[in-house]
Amino acid sequence: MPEEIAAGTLAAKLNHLFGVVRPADGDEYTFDEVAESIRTQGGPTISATYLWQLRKGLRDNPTKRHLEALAGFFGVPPAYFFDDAEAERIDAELTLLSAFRDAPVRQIALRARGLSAKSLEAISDMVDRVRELEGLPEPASDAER
Amino acid sequence: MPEEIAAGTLAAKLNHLFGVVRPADGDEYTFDEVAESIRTQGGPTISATYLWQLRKGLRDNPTKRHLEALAGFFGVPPAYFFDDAEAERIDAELTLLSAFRDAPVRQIALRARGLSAKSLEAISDMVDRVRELEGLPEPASDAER
DNA sequence: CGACACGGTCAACTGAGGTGGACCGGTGGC
DNA sequence: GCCACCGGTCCACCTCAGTTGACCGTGTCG
Repeated sequence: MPEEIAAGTLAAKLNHLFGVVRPADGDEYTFDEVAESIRTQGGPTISATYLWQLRKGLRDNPTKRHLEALAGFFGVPPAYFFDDAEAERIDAELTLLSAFRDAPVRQIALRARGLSAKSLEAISDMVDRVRELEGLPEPASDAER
Repeated sequence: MPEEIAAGTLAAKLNHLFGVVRPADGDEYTFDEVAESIRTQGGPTISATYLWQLRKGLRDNPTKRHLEALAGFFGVPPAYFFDDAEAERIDAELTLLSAFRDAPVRQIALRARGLSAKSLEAISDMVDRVRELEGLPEPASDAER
């Protein structure tokens, strides 16, 4: 049993890509082929050895341009190589925000920004009171972090 | 007129982020603050000087870890620095995001959701009044470049 | 069986990515 | 005025991302 490659690492992802995207004749791309192909397609130079290092996990932390090239070659978005948990967390946050598209709510949020803690508290209380008055349930808790 | 920063470059994006996501007191983050914040939040070390170089465009092509750290700090997915389409989508929501970053503000927004138009209007007015009282300027209008 | 080709592995080197620290203009307090 | 501090700019240096070139196993053609 040779080296373990921890799941979620860049090495694991690259490894998976090599296994999944293959040339017509069914066998995995060779490091030289990938390097060559990337260079001829206008990408930056990348050595076969380096590809090997990345796949084995001996090197993680490539530069932006190399990530772009790799993503381009395998046909995945560059985001593929980044941490899944964090990426998903942020995505969730962003979609949550789009739920607040609602112009009036946005208006309030934007303008509340920068107010003193005391004022914010007061406004928050007020919002809660109105909520009660209008018979709305407790909102989904902010549950975060 | 100093250096031009071509649109779509990493420098331009970083520059934009600095302008849009700001601390509570309205002024842009300083390079030291960003560097410090990233380090204390478990990120890799990143020097203030380097941040400056990236923003000015003297260096593009940072490593994966540094991209992760930057994206994490500004609250955008790492893809923001790659794909332009993605970047635009995110940009639309960035001002909102930075508002919601502030926990109390987010609290208010979350709870304001679903209130009647009338109530929202009332609250909005109230926020504006408080803003005046605290001597804050008109916030950047909702639609921003 | 040699000889050659191909592709993964390794180690040493190069240079770009990244840092530390000095310089400098602005600003606020004494 | 003068000094201390803060934040952007610059430059010399160092580390590590990325390359080079050799070694080694395997297969195949004469």
